[in-house]
Amino acid sequence: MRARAICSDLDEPDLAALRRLGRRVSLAAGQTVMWEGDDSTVVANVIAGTLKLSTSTGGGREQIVGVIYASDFIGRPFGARTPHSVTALTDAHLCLFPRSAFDHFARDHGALQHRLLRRTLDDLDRTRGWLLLLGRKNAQEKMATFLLDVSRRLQLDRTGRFELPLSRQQIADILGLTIETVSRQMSEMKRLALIAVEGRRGIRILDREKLACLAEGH
Amino acid sequence: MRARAICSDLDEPDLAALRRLGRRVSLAAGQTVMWEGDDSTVVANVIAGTLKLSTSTGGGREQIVGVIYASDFIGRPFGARTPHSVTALTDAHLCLFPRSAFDHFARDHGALQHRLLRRTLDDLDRTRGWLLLLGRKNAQEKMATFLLDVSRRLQLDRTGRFELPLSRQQIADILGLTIETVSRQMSEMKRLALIAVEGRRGIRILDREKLACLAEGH
DNA sequence: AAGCCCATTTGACAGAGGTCAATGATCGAA
DNA sequence: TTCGATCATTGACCTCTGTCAAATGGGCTT
Repeated sequence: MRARAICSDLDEPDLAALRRLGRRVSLAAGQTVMWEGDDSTVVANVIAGTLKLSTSTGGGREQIVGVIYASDFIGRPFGARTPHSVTALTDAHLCLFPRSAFDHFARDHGALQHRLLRRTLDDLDRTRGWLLLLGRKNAQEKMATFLLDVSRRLQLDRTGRFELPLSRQQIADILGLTIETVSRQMSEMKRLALIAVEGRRGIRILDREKLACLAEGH
Repeated sequence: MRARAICSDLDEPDLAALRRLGRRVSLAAGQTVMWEGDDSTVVANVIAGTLKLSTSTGGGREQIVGVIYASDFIGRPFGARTPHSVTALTDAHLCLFPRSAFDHFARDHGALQHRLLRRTLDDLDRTRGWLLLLGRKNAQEKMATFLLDVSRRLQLDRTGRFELPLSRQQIADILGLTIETVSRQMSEMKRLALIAVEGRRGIRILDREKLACLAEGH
């Protein structure tokens, strides 16, 4: 699991030094760690749990701009402001670093900085892919894309079922839709036997092929 | 102008070494430098001109995922695939590097890598901000946000006028709208005396205050 | 097992923005 | 200067998704 983390290339002494900078923090689902616009004072590694990154318009409309899984990195190194809020979707554990200490450490450790760069480049690619979804896909395409994306990121249990880490409203906030539209799309896909819905959060993908077609708009 | 470029922190010998890796390339408006999905074989610094980054759905709908100005960086270092197409919007000059040579150079030069990291973090923040625009803003808010954004990025002439580097269709492809909606929104803003439109590309912002209000949805 | 709360689903309707088509402006080439 | 081609604007209409309201049901407490 540490293999994905940014500290995975550090040797043992450096790793120990980094650990001394950080402290473990537990979060309950719903707790917000950082607020959009605040000073950027801390960064963190996610040990366990799922979190969301979000921004809002003046009028209170929210858009989720990223979903963070275990071994991901959060916060804004080398910057004065936190560009978006970070909120736990499930209970979570973080390894929290003061930003300035982390920044210094990173400057002195090329391997860490390199990891961070690669991760940031990947995030940027993924986020730009999301622009296509928000700007040019319709509700059905969005929903299909989302379900495939989540099923790829989460480990399924042996029966192919997985738990959405998000409520319908949060899915809507990711896809730029309303909760009603999300619900209608899920019902429609259930009706078409593309997915099975088990309880509020359980999903089983029945026809990955067709779902992928819908995601591309065919 | 070099102050914004990623090589701005290199000392003279390193800079000379980097320059030896690259070659100058001229582009005509409309030329595409890299295609979405292709192998990532080159990266480049933009010396002059404006370019777009874009992706498309299977069905041919296009979304512009970034606009690149002079002194920006293009291409995908440390990655096998080009995640989006890069096309010149105006005539442009690049300093083109083979990706593998650039990657090696960057690994050996912490200062360059640091610059690249900072730039990528900024890009990521900007792109995530754009998600809010695409997911949660209406056509009027999108258009107002866009005009303010461009006027901030481009130097205005003494009369406060600036040239859009983009056609109406391209603006639509940035904002996730159709060309007709973009046109209607511009006409409406002209009617409200928020902007003056001079020729196809000329814009003068008459009431920045109110435009900023519209951008926020008030 | 019953009951409650709240997330979710479903329905009816409205409006923003897309689509299609026609008209009008701008710019480069002849 | 004129022409033609392309880009942009405008209008009419329609569809998708948002809005508002009501019904349903999952999952928790008692």
